[in-house]
Amino acid sequence: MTDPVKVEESPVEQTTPRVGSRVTMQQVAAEAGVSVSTVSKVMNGRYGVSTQTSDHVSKVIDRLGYETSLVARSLRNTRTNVIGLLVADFEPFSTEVLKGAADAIRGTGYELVAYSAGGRTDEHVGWERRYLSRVMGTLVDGAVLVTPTVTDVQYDGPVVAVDPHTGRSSLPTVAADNLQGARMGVDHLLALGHRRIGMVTGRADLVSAQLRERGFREAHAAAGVPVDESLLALGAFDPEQAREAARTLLRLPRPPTAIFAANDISALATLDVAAELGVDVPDQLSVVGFDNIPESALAHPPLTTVQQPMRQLGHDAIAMLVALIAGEELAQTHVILETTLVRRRTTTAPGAAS
Amino acid sequence: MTDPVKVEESPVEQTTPRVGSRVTMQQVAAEAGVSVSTVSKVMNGRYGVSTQTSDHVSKVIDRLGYETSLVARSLRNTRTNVIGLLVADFEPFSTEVLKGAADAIRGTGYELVAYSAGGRTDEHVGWERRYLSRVMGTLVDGAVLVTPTVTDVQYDGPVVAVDPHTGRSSLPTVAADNLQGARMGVDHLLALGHRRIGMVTGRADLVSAQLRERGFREAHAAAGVPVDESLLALGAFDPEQAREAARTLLRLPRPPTAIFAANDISALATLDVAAELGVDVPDQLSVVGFDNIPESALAHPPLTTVQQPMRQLGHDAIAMLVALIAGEELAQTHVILETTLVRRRTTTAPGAAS
DNA sequence: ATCGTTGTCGATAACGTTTTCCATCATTCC
DNA sequence: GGAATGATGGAAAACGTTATCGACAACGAT
Repeated sequence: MTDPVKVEESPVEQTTPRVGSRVTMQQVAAEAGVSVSTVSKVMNGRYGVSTQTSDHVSKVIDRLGYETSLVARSLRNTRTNVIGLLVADFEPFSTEVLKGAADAIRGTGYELVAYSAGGRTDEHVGWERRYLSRVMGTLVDGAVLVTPTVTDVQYDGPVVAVDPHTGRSSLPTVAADNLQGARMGVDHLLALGHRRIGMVTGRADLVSAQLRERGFREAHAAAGVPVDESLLALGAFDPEQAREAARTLLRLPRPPTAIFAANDISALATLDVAAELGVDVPDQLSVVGFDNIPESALAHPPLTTVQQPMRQLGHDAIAMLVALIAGEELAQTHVILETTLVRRRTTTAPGAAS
Repeated sequence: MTDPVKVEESPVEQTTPRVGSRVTMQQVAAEAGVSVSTVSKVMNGRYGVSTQTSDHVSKVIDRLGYETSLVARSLRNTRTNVIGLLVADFEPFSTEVLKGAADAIRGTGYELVAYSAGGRTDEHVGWERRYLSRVMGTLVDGAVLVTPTVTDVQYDGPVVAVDPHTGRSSLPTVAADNLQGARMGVDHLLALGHRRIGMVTGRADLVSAQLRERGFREAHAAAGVPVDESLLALGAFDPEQAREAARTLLRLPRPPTAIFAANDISALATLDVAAELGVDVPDQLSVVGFDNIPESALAHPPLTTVQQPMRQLGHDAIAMLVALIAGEELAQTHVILETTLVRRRTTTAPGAAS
């Protein structure tokens, strides 16, 4: 029943280089009159095959349009030469990181594939972990996590987390200096002369948001300016809630002369609300954001913001991951990248209108 | 040397649910005291195993943290339950399509992974084809192509192209109605009273760009307004070249009173140039774009543009692909989606300034 | 003439699943 | 009480590749 030379049964007569239905190595071997071993050697340029047969086999490979089955190869070797990048959703931040990663992947010999949680990150906690278990060692050699809520993922494979908003992550991480960045943004406002500065805060459960608020406070402390707690409103990194927060602040009897938003998204929402309430930016209100997403440069007026090197984050994450996969020891397991202040048109000295 | 029961050699004593280094089905079987067949049946809920042993095996599976090897599974079955989406680069358009696809994938039982060409699309033509050969039937069950330059890809597997700018594609496609959309945009300008309308055209080799130009001409013809050929300038969908084109048009002795850009990117560039030259928009110049990328709403002033249902494109592409994989016959192989005009602040009647 | 040596090539065992088929055993019916 | 029946578990082949190792020829050196 099982014919050892069943390849002969259906001789590959067709010379059409069909691209669809897969042509296997056996067929190439049969067609070329050699063994599969030889074909494999030719495919991988291994030593031990004469240039003559090599050429011949190569020709057959081309003619049949043979492509090696990555699945079978991965099953045999444990490596796949693929790196996975997991994003919770394709928002501006993760998209930029993705671009940086896509850029860094070149010349590493790896391919990059992006998986999206599609926003179902709320449904199931520990979702990143299950994802890792599923794909690691089977579909990818390593993974980059760009999910904001990496609660407490532990994994002993090659995994790098980008901007792990929670601090006590045991994973190697690369993040921007949220504390320093926030200080810089608020310092800028203080230097301009603002003394009543409001803040639209981020998601309370994310460490990045906590750090930005801490930077806000530290800047005040360093300048000897007291923080008015009534000037802090929860924006939660959510556009709608950020609008609400901004509205609350601007409708105060004594509204702040400047607002520091934990997020560009929130800053943009604040700009919207200001326009809606007839508050002129920057003359009656200065606004500073955080992230410098592409949209911010196009806002009206263009947003002054603390720039996070998003592409660089992706770039460094890949670099770390590649080293990790190679078994190298990481010089630094927690990389913190500098932030910079991008001054555009939403900030000026208070009372500039008069 | 090859011990048939080598599983016994290293009994799985560790009860730590290690998540890293892969635990195989054999180990589970050995630990549970059953055969691999049984474990497989339990994993897949197949009939033929008592609830008692099933429970027992399930417990062991949980304890060891076993996850099935997708590679091995894919090798055995020919399906992978993964759909690949290939983008040339992560620009706004493809990112939006990606979001739509990610949305549509839910509940289909498939997972979505995105591959990026990383901009090296220029280096090698026929790149999409090689990609397809590599991944189809091995890593993914089907693919969505979101590359603008699908020259003449032929492939007989389940593949759907989104916005295949070249017409004679033999692949099933889903695209927006570029012709109708362009007509709508230009009609809008004509209805406002504009008679000298310029156009920043797109990449000459892309059918989508050609269609938009044709829409431009047809709208003129329908309104009985002659087209002034000197008012067409090549923008090529490139920011820099679009700026140049806009500059050329606006520096004409008799500049146009309105410009239709083949692209939001080009329209945004036009806005920039107008500001640079001190031309007021919309009072001295009306501008209409095409696509309605997220940035357009934030432009200054907010851009009037022809909206392409980008998310819907991704959504429909996935729907078609899933049907295709299921072996169903497609009701329509070339789906054309409606476009709509989004009126914002960059258009008004000519001479409104006076 | 014999013995290594080198250069080619092929047989074969994995990799970790799924699936088909068969063996075993308890049950039930005549 | 024996045989048909059904339920349950296991053995083994297969998926397509790669790596190891042995076979075999041709050849030069002793």
